[in-house]
Amino acid sequence: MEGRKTRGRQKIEIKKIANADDRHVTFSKRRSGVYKKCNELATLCGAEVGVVVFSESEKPFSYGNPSIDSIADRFLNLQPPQENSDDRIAGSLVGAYKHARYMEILNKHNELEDKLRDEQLREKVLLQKERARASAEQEGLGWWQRPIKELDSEELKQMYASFQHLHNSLSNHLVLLNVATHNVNNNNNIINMQ
Amino acid sequence: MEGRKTRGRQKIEIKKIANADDRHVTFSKRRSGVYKKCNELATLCGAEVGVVVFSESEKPFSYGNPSIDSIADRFLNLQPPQENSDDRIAGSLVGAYKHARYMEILNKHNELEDKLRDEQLREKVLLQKERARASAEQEGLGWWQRPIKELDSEELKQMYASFQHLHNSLSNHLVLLNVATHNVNNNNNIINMQ
DNA sequence: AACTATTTATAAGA
DNA sequence: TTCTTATAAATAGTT
Repeated sequence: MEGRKTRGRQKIEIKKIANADDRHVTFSKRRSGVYKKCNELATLCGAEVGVVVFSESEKPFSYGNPSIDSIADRFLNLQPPQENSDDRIAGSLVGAYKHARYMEILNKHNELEDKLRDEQLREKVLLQKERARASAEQEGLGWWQRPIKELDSEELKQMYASFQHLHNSLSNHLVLLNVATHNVNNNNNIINMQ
Repeated sequence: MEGRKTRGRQKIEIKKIANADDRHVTFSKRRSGVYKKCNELATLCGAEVGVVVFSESEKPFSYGNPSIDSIADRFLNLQPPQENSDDRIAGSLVGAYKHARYMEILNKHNELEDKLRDEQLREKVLLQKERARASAEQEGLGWWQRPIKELDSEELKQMYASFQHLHNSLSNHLVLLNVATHNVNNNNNIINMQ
C-alpha cells in the first residue's frame, strides 16, 4: 500500500540535542525509561537503587527503591567502602560531606566537650581545695575556707536552664523529624512510568 | 541449516530471579545498562545524573555525570525543593541526610549534656558542703573577696557564651531541617505501574 | 566474555 | 503530554 506511517525509531548521535523542545521531550521519556530500568534492576536482583537527576533548569528529580530516603540514609552512613573496579566508590560522598558540613558541626561539639573538660577540671580543683581546707582546718584558716557563693550556683543554674531549653527545643524538632522520616521510609513508592 | 543457535532474548517476569548465579549476572548486565542510559540522558539532555546501587551483599556502586561527587554536593546543598508532579522530591534526601546527621549530633549532645549535668550535681554537692561548713564558721571575709570567685565567674561566662554559640549554630541547622521536613510532608509521592 | 534471537525502548510523527 | 509505528538497542539464555 502506501508508504510506512513513520520512519520508526531513528538512530541518533549521543550528543546534546540541539532543539530545546525535542530535548525536553527526550528528557522526559528517557528519565522515565531510566526509572523503569532501575525498578527492574531492584526487583530482579534484590538490590536497592536510587537515582537523582537535575534537569537543565536545575530541577531535581529522583527515584528510589525501596525509597530515596532509605537509599540516601545508607549512602550517607556508609562505612569506608572497599575497592571497586570501574565504579566510583559511593562512599566518597561521605568523605566529601563530612569534610564539608559535618566537621563544622562536629567542631562545635568538640568545643562543648572542651568545656566539659573544664568543668571536670574545676571540680577536681574544688575537691582538692576541700581536701586542703580539711587538713588546714586543724590549724585554722585560708581563703579557701570561705564559702563558695550563691552566685556561682546561680550561674550554674542558669546555664543548666539554658541547656534544658536547648534540649527541649531540639527534642521538639526531633519529634517532627521522626514522624516525617518514618512516613517517608515506610512508603514504598515505586516507579512512575507514565 | 540447523536450528537457531539460541532462543534469543526471552521474556521474563519482573520479580526476583530465583537462581543466585543468574541473578548476579543480570545484576551486572543491567547495572551497566542503567549507567549507559544515564550517560545518554545526561549527554542528550544536558542533565546531571547520579545513581547509587546497593547489591544484595550491600556493596555500593555508583555512577555520576559529571561525577557522583558533584551530584552529591548539589544534592546535599539543595535549596528547599519545589513541588513536582510524579517524581519524589529529590530534596527529601536532604531531609533524610540532615536527619541522619542531626540524630548523630543530637545523641552526642545528649551524652554530653548528661555528663555535664552529672558534673554540675557533683559540683553542687561540693558547694553545699562548703557552704555548710562556711555557715558553721565564724564570720570572715565575703566570698567575692576570694580570688577563686573571679576565675570561676569568668570561666562560667565563657562556658555560657559557648553554649549560646552552640545553640545558635544548632538553631540554624534546625531552620534548614524544618524546611526539608515541611517539603517531605507536603510531597505526595506517586506511584503506579510497571 | 561472546553470540543472537527476541523483547523492549524510543525517535519521529500526529 | 499522549499514542502510534518502524527501527534501534538491550538483553536472556546459551556457548
